[in-house]
Amino acid sequence: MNISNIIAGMIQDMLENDGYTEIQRNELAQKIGCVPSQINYVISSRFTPEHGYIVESRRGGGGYIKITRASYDRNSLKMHLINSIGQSLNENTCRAHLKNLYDRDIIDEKTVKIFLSALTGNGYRDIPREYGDIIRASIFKQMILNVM
Amino acid sequence: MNISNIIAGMIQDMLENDGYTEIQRNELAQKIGCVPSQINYVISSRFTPEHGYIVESRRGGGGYIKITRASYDRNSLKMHLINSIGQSLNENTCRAHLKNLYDRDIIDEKTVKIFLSALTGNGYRDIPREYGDIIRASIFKQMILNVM
DNA sequence: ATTTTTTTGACCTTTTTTGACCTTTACTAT
DNA sequence: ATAGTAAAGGTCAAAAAAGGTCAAAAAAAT
Repeated sequence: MNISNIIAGMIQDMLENDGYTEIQRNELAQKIGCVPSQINYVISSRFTPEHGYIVESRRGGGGYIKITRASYDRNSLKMHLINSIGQSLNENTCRAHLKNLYDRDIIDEKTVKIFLSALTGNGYRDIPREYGDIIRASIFKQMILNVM
Repeated sequence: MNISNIIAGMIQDMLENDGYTEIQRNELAQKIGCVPSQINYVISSRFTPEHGYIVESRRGGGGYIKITRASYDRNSLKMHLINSIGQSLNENTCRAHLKNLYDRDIIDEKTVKIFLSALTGNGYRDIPREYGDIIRASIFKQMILNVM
């Protein structure tokens, strides 16, 4: 088994959970014991758009390589998300959902802000928690359909 | 996560309320644990006019750095509207406000839809009216700032 | 034997971090 | 008023931290 395949396998594993992962090129290369540029080779030979992946990166301190399994139709994604939310949604879970959508480049920063405007904030603290969570779930689902 | 992003995040948070904030460079740097000039770096790489911000500063004792999210006169309009809304907002009044904004070409149809997603709907009927009205007022005000 | 794929390494570009030195403003003591 | 000092913030360039490119060498496949 060549090293490239092993690397590819590792990346696949990282993508397992939600089709998204962020790696540190040098760190990964070190862990595997290969030169950093081999990571690039693996990515450009096996994680191309033609293979169904989106890759973004940044240099400099705190740099990264982000790999996303291109999510096909937005619609099924929406439905999936809506179905995963019940009658009630607390603030943390809500934020986690948004972070995930943002990390996966499904929604942009401005949209996150719009969502947060409606789903968090002081108003929620002025009424009993359980009522806030019910409203939040309802609004979130509605907004996924109309805003996302 | 690199420090610059953390600093940028903190500044964003400070701008949250009314698109304006004043910071003490050295104090902030100290709190974060970075050299003061890194604050300048963050500002000049992420809070430029192109990004929609205005930055002013003053040296010497009692100096400061003032960051403002640029916005025209739309701003006073927003403030006016926000001030006209109290702690509680019922669905009809809310709809009236939106119709007004739409009629005056201040927001477009898509934006109305976004607002309505968050401000009306079944969720509100599942909890006591007065709580719903409190949440609605809070969300509406927040969204005027962030969405409109 | 040839062609394709993988491996390696030298060198490049971008972004962030740090620090030394500079300028402006306020305050204080003459 | 004036000079001196302390308190801010500003600049700029070097160093560090990532990731990118490209071509040569090696290995594998045909």
